[in-house]
Amino acid sequence: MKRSSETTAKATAAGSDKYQRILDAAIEVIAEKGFFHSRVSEIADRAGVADGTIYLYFKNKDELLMAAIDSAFHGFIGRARTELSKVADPREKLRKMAFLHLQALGSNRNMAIVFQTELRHSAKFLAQFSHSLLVEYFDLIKGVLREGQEAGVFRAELPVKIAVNCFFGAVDEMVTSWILSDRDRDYPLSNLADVIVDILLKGMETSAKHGS
Amino acid sequence: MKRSSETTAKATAAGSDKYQRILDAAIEVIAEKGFFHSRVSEIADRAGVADGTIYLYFKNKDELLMAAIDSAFHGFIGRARTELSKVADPREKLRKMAFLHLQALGSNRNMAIVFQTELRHSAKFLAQFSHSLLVEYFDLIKGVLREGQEAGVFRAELPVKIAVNCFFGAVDEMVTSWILSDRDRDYPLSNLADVIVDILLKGMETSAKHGS
Amino acid sequence: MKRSSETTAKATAAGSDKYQRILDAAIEVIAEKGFFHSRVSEIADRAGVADGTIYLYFKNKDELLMAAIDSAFHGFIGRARTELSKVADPREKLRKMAFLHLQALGSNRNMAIVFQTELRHSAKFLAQFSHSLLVEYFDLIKGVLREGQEAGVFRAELPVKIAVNCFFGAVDEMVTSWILSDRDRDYPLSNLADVIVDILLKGMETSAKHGS
Amino acid sequence: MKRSSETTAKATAAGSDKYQRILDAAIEVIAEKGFFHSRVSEIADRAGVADGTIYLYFKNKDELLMAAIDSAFHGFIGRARTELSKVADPREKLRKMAFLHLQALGSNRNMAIVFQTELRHSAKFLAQFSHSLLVEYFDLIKGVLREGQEAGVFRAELPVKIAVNCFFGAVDEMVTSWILSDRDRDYPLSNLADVIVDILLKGMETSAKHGS
DNA sequence: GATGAATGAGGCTTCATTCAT
DNA sequence: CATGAATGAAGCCTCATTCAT
Repeated sequence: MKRSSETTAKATAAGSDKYQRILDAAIEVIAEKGFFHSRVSEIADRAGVADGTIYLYFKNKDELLMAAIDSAFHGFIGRARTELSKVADPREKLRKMAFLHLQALGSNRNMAIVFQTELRHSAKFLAQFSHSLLVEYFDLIKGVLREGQEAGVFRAELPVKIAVNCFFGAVDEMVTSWILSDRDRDYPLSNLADVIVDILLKGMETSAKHGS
Repeated sequence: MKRSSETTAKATAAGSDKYQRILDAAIEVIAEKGFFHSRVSEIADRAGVADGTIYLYFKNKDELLMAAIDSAFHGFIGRARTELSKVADPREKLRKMAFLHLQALGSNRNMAIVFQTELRHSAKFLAQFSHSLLVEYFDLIKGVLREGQEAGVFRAELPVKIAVNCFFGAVDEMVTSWILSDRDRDYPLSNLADVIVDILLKGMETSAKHGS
Repeated sequence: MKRSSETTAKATAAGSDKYQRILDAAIEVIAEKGFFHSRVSEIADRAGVADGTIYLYFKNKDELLMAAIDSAFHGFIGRARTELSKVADPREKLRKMAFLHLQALGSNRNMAIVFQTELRHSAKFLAQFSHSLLVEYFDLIKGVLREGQEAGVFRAELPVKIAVNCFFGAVDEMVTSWILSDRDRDYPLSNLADVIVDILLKGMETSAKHGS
Repeated sequence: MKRSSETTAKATAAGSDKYQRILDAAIEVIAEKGFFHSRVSEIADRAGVADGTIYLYFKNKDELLMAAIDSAFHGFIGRARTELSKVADPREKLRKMAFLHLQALGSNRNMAIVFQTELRHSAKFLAQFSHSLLVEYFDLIKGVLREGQEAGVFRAELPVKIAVNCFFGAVDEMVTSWILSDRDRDYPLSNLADVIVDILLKGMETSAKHGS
């Protein structure tokens, strides 16, 4: 692994959990200080390794952040896919997805902070992430919406691409609101899933207005 | 905000629009490079002033960013309030707000980049902004929703706070998507206002499902 | 000069001799420690400026060394040209050149060390210097030799290019020997000029051997 | 020279020519990158051993360079002594020595680069080498010159020490010129031996000038 | 002997900020 | 008010060396 440029280092190698420890420490420090104010030396400290060791596993500070996010995100997408496949009704799938999203970040405040802030710290960075990972999320939802349209439970004229943005934006914004509230919320973030999905499914208008 | 006797008579005075020039230059550079990669010297260059001059108007780099965002945001909120007051129907107000939001950022890509990325730099920064400015936006929308509920056009059981987040999140996400698309979109971002608001008002489900 | 990449900074600018002070300090430190063991911070210390100031005048450590050598060498070549033009006899010109070369370095041990060691510290570096500066030296001598051949005082069949190398190599080696002798030589290095030139002019063989 | 088992009985022992392999790799890498830019890990790579193994054979990086140069130089001096003893005429001995010198380095560009550049890294390093090894070379030539004076073929008044420097300097400079020429010379470097020695023996002046 | 993952000291360089002019 | 040369703290990263296996 030495001098190798891969970031994909096998964490399972020779009794070493350093890779994962560094990743965790990175998330922790970045959540606390923000990426640019995070010091490599502090991440190393918390991971219990020497500064230089970081560079045996990651090319540089930037790649370390990317790796931390990638790792967390892939785990989430994988779990999401599995869970969604267990549900039949497209509406329930949306509900499930919102729940998983809120639960994933709601149960790990540090990770949530990183996702809601550092991930967007520069247009270039955001674009990079967006292209490589977020599309997976969006495609997943797009699939659900199309499925729902075919099943006749979602309006046929719904512009799928934009609807996906609404869904993601709404859920995402809840997370942002949540991390900004200093007091520990007394209710789990994931409880909001139903509320949000209800709004998105039924709309804000009174039913009376429909069919007009 | 310092020295802002804006609307000031002395704006015409002996060549001193430096404050605004610095603000504009800051937005420009920050949009291009990201806040942390922006150099005070470059902002000074583009504003056509000396490095040191910046510090006559702003306490430090951080406050410069804050001021730039504040200035732009206040302008927006002011215009929004005025425009909304001209509309009676709460639904039309939402439509208008979405339009103004999308138009404001859609017509100034640099500003959009700063809002979608730099604003969310770090949890601390975001919180600071959120408390001081974003609440004005949220309160505005909250007012519209309550008004709509009273008028009977919005569902009475709608949880206003969460609905506001959905609205903001959806619109916000459209802007993010837009700045991430490299190709210059051939349609104005603001055109999407109607589509988004329709989704939020009527929901994604087929009308048939309502009334159950 | 700020942020400019020129290394040719005008030393005479606004009451500042910093450029020259840095150059001198660089030669001093490099002579003592060798280029790679020289620390920018120590050069700054001795020049009486802040570390960062070095970078207002030089792009980086490498360019600082280059500039120091360039500066010293150009001074030498200029003086050499002037002096040589005052002498008519090509043989005396060679003698003069050897004298100037030995005197220049013999009177500045630090500079001598830099020229004999650091200048050659990597093939790439040496090549760079060789192409841009040493050719001036070589061309000067070549001119003298050709002049001497035309005047009939140097052998016509003498391969000029190689002879120039012999001349330079011989003088150069004397300097190297000199800096390697720890004890301060009790005679000036420049005294050797005559001896070296005599050997090169008359050869090592006994005269009797000539004409064979 | 690689894998030369000469004089070592234990070279045949269980696959352990590592010492020489490391030495060869060191010369190779140092010639390419220069000593300070050479990485111990790269030398280990090319030698096909682990980084740590280097330290079983050499105390540190510096000693590795020293050993590499020593090894090569001793081989050269040994061969030179043998060859010179086969020649009777002191003039022919000089010619032979120049030839051997030029041939040794001319046939191994990497070695030449190391000798012409890295050897002169720092005054301290050069002095160290000079004292321990170069004196052997110089003494060899000194012997030849004295022999020639006794035989009456070299001028009796020739200052031997300085003449030796001229000889070495001239030959040495030819090598330097050669490694700096990027184009592969179309003639062997060793061909120049005669030319150089002719200049040193007969001098640059026209014969007519002698005997005056 | 051999390995190579881990170490951690320390250098070069950047750049926000100051202050004498 | 304005300047911009100078400052100097501080971080990322490299890489020679060690040592447990």
